[in-house]
Amino acid sequence: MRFFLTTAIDYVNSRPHLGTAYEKITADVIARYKRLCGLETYFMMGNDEHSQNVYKKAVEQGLDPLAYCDLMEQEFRAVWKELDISFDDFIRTTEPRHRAAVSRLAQASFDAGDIYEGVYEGWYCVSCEAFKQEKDLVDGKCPLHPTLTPEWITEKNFFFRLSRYRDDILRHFEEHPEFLEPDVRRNEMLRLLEAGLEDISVSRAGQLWGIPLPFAPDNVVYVWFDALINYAAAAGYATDETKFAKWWPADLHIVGKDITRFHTVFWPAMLMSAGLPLPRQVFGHGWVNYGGQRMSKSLGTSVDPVEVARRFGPDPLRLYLTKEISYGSDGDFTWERYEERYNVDLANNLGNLVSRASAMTEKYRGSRVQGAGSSGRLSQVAEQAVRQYRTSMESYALHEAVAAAFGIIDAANEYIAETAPWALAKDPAKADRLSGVLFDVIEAIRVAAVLLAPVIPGSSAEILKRVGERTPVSELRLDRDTQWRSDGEREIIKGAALWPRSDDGAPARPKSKEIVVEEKAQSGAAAPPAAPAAAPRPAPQDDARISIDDFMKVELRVAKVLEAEAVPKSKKLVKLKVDVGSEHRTIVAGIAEAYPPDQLVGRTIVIVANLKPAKLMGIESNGMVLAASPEGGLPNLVAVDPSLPPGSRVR
RNA sequence: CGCGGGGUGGAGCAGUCCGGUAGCUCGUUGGGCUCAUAACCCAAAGGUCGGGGGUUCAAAUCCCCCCCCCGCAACCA
Repeated sequence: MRFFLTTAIDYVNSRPHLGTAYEKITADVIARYKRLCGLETYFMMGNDEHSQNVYKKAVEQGLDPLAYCDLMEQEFRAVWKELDISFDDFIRTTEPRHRAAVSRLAQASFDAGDIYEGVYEGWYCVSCEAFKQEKDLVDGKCPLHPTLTPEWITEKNFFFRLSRYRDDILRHFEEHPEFLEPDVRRNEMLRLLEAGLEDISVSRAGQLWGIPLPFAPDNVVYVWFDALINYAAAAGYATDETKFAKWWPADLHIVGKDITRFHTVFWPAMLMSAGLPLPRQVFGHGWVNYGGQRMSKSLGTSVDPVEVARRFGPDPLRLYLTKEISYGSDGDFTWERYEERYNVDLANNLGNLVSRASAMTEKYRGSRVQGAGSSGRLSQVAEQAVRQYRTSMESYALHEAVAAAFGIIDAANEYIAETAPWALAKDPAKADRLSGVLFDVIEAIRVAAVLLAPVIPGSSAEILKRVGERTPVSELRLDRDTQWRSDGEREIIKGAALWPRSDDGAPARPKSKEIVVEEKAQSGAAAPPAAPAAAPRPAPQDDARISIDDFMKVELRVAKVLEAEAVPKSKKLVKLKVDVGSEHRTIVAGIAEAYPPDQLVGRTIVIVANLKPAKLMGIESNGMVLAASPEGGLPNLVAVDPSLPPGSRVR
């Protein structure tokens, strides 16, 4: 029996964050579980390198793209190592085996008549060297280059006949309800499929960074088409037919919920076109938020997994992510909660249980304990937990599986209180009973550690060593080693606390990462200076102060609203035509919820006049309207005396 | 009617597909124990499962309507 599972390959634009790590960790838990079940397991991941962004990033840093990718590979591998990810293979899309596979699959699809030459028509901005969507144009001009007139050009381009596979894919979903998990994802995709599919472009002309189409080498395979093929490439497609025959199709693709459509619609269509079997299952996991907010570098809500792993080691993080988040749904990470779970699950429960069990065995039995032949209720608890663990794991309810394992730990703690070994130790007549109790507790720990091995591999190994289990973790087998044992002798090793409690005063968590989400400085802070005679306000914090020169860079001016109209399909935006004295200009402002357009006309407002233009909902905005925005409230326009002539400088 | 997710004791969540005593963790209160990492164990208080209607012997769970939050989508420049 074999099991082939993959994670998504990662863009190498930036280092992995906690969300990326989440995917790898949960996939690793599954991979280790499958190995524990005795399956020959092939767990692969990798990097996605043929993206224009990667190319740009490399050029920015003055690096050859490939050299840049080499560096990123080292970065990624270092992170995965730190998190104890046990991948068997790591593929890069620039590798020959991947290029060969892409070439082969593209050719096969072409031969099947599924890739055809079409024309891609659109407005082309020469300066941007890119097509612009109609909706992105401002008055028919490229917003970035308003002086140039975009050209309507038609470029030859290759398309994949995705539309042709809609019915087949729909049928596949129906015949294989397990194809996409969890159900929410499945329903979403079904709706998408019902809406119909359009052919999609799979090539880019005139680019160098990518894999040439075998039948039209001037074109490069578009990244998403390129990237998906990595799974087949790693399995040996086009380079190692024996390997491919053994491992394809993949048993499980683990991907983020945002890219399920690529994996359950596009990818199957590509495989069908090339005459290859489809992966058996795709699991679309959720996001890990940080303090309830989407992780984002710019918002300062990004978390470095290595930083987290270094706090208590990789295992507590692995446990947190699998136990505290129901697999498939979104979850949340905060340092507070992380620390709490560490203390409760690991320090107080599991760790402390190991300590008390080994301490008692040492004290009362010289660290050696004999099985008494029969078992108390713990054996039933364990047996039940193992069953639950299995079914949960098989359906990838990782959180449930881990909870089942912890059920044994709880029961063992209860059992100790119930049987009070310290009392038994005082009565020589109860020596056998004491041995039995100790042996059972140790056995409970052993079984729990086996179940937890996929989640906290390093810690499980240590625990097993302490309770006298000789089998190395890599050779453990779920069916054999979770059987309750009631006989034999066990030698216990007493060691230091596995997870010392982290008390409030203890090692501070990394400082820069408070959840504060740096109070949105820009808009609000700019408002106060509007009142000319206002007394200078004391700056609250030294480090936030700017010089007068800095402030003078901001050109605030009085403007009069000439026209105002709601931006279609927009909740918050209004398009304003304002008079700034020297000229009339268009500004888009996010104040529609507070001010209906007709109430804006004629108002005298204050704007930032020297802001770089930006495009919002396809409209170019040349400036920013000042408004005070209370936390969670509607914006309130900064007002000046209406008699002031438009264009007056505000300072 | 843009798409999607969510609303369950004070907090954070599971349970919803396959209706049947509402569960877990933290917190609170009281008690127990002393083997242990001031950890562990027991008990108690605390819930109209967002609201309304329907189906049913029975609804957190199935159906319909509504309200509120949060993502995403070209939306605070």
